[in-house]
Amino acid sequence: MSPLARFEKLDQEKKRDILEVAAAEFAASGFEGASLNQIIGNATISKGTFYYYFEDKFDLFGTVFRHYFDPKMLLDRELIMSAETPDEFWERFTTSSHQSMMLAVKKPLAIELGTALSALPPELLGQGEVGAYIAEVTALLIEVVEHGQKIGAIRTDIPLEFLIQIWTSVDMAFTRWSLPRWKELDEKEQEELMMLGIDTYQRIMKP
Amino acid sequence: MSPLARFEKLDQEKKRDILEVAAAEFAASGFEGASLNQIIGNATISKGTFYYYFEDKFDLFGTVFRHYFDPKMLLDRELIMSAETPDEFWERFTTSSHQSMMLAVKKPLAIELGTALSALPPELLGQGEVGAYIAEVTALLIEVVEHGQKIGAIRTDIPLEFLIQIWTSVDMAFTRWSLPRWKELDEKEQEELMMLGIDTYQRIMKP
DNA sequence: AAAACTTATAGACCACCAGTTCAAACAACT
DNA sequence: AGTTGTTTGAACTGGTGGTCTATAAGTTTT
Repeated sequence: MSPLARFEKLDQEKKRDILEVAAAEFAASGFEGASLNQIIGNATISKGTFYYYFEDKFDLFGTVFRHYFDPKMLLDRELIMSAETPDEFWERFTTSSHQSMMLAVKKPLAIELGTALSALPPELLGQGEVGAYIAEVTALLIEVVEHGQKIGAIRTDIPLEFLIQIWTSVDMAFTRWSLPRWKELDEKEQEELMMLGIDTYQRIMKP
Repeated sequence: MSPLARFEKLDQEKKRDILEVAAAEFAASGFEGASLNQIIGNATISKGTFYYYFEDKFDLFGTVFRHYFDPKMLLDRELIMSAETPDEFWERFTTSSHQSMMLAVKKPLAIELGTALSALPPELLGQGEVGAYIAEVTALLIEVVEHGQKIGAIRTDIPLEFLIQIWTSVDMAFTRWSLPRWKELDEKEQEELMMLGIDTYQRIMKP
């Protein structure tokens, strides 16, 4: 039986415990910086047990990531793809951004995990679940941006991948700025901050 | 005599050798990931010799960074501060960006070192030469942006530090995109790409 | 010229920590 | 009693950054 299958049918509680501990460690120290010994120590399982349930450290990272990171934290594909005019596009983009922020506020660890992901050593980037996830998200972003271009909501005078790179880096900057402050803000201020973010995206991406 | 002083009066050639090897290693693997053993191996000096010339690994990083990274790769302070109208501001900003790109093309390692710097463990961020450098650059950016705001070249409806964070992340995205492609482009294409970058900065920062 | 002292270099060694393997023990169920 | 699934922790391999002692080379003092 594969480690993964074994892990799946483990006690709900123990599973959650391991995932939480590992997520915290990866979020705090990144993939390479995270200490396996620390993780199994905090989760109170032994070395042997760990390797009974996971292939290796990277496998654990993949499992944790998949568990915590919902692609909806980036974009609501269905919603945006249904837009047919630029106004619709940006209106739905706004709604999607709101959703994303709500999810991010609920799972702040996920953002840190995303940062850990983007700092992964290049030789691992294509491998395992993580590699599949990256491919999936890249395809998603390209699809959405291309659709935006087709209906005239997004500029076409700039290479697609370049635009996506700028956007993701701004997205990350925005999220990392907003998240720690979010709870301190009242609803009106939250709305203003959100609109500031959306406005920035539009400034960058509109034709 | 301090390690630094000793290093200063070492053979020009040996000095350059050590700095080059160390820069390559830090650029490739970041500060934590870089292996001191690898560095002294490639520079063909012994452990003892290394610790005769440097306090520790972080000291080496600081020395390398200072040697490779010119703040002018970010901005030409004097030039931009002399602007008195928005048009002047953005015209000089454009000139400054050109300069930066020329420097970056000449010293591609410096960009990677910048990335290594921004991934430094937080407890080191304030220390040593590196800490001083970060403080210096932060002050520089604030000064320039505030000046831009005063003369109406830069928007004021968004928190200063937030704006700077967005800008630096876009700057990094732009540089990382352009640098590998730069040499393949003819002069006209280079100019176009450059203007694309400037345009993006303006979209984000203009009122 | 010899002795004393300084500067520079080498590399063995240290304590520590990493991720991983494995044989043995334990628990549950047939 | 035997079989299967689960857990343990010691041991292993291979690194890390950093210390320390011995020695070689160079310089100054006697």
